[in-house]
Amino acid sequence: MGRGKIEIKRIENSTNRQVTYSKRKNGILKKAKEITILCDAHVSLVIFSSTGKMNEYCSSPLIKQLDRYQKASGNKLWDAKHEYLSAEVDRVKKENDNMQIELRHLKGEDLTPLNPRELIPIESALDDGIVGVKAKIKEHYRALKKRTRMLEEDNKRLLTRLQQMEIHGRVEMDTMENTGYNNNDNHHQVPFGFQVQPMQPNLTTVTTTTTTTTNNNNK
Amino acid sequence: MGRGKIEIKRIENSTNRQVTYSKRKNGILKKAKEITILCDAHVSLVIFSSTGKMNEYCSSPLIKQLDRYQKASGNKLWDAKHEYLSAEVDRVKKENDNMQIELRHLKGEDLTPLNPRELIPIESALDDGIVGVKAKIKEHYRALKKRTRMLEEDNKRLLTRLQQMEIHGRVEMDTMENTGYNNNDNHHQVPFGFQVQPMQPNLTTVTTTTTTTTNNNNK
DNA sequence: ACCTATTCATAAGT
DNA sequence: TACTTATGAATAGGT
Repeated sequence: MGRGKIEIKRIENSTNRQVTYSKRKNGILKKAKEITILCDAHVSLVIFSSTGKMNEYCSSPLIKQLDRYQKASGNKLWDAKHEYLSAEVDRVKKENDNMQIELRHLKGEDLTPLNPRELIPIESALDDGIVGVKAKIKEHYRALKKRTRMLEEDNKRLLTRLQQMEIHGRVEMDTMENTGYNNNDNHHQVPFGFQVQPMQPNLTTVTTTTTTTTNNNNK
Repeated sequence: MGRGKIEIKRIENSTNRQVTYSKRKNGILKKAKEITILCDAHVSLVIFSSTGKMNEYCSSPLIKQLDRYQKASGNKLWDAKHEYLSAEVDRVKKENDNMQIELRHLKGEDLTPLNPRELIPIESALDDGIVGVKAKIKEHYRALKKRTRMLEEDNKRLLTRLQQMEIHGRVEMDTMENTGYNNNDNHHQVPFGFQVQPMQPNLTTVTTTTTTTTNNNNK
């Protein structure tokens, strides 16, 4: 129904799927409401979109309906729920344990029971890992270095401008009252001096990092 | 839709109501199935006729759906016992996720969002890990090498003893009937030859493994 | 159950 | 997202 027949299979276009979902969801909800009125049936309907958004229609409280469901179907939702959760806990815990072990191995712990056949893939994983991490660190370092260079140039430019301004300022100051700027060393008492200072700690940090990295590389 | 419009209100004629129920119920079930396929949604639908007959459609196990329902709606359908289990599942799943992330990082994946402050400890962990793993591999290698040396010496000793025995054997055989041993090359037709032979494949295996290890070491 | 006239839902386009 | 409309689907009422 619509400007053409569609095949009942997953709609690949995600926008389209979303629109269709919205329309059909409304359609179903409407029908559900209608049947409860027309035929005085009881309906409980819960729909989740693929994005996890929920819509529901319950002609009467859901728990009541589930109670009826249990009686009608013979399914014991209560126990089943319990079992499902227990199984879920076990499953996830087991996953947890496996990851725990893998993590330990990657960190060089608990290696004694492993034979060489098992150690090799761990070594490879570590090698890959360290390649990735070192590359990323270098990337960061280069970015910082570049930024530092740019800032240094900026600072140099600012300083020159300030010096020029100071010269003009002196000239003006000569005709004005003394404003407190009474020195010859114009480098260290520049108003914008704080723009130069903060770079130093950053630079030292970077240098330290680099040293560590290179040491490890040659290990 | 039909031979005339109907008002949405309870159908008084019971036969009619029954028929309409049956038709519309099928319609809704069909639509529910379609929307799950078309839009990959999740639907749970339970319908009771006025006579108490139940029909249901669940795109996935009802329990699972109800679980999602609870989380999405905030309604508490079950008692504390189950809440505890739910919490447990969530807790362990969260732990799982964290480990998953850590593992990925150690394997050099998903590093982009990390800043250097976060990368450094990962690098250290990897360095520690690789130290441990390489040490363990070397240990295995040394053990194997030692064992190989010992076996080689054993073999040498065995061979010498066998040669001596062959000489004695010849002497005895000279006085006996010909038993089929009629050659000069006493190395390759020794009765206990199988004790010497099996060592070869083991030794080659060892060598191969070792080569791989050393290659990795120098990466 | 089946058959249609009819209404309804909705796919595609705007 | 909402509106429009041509078209296919659902179904009311009859057999």
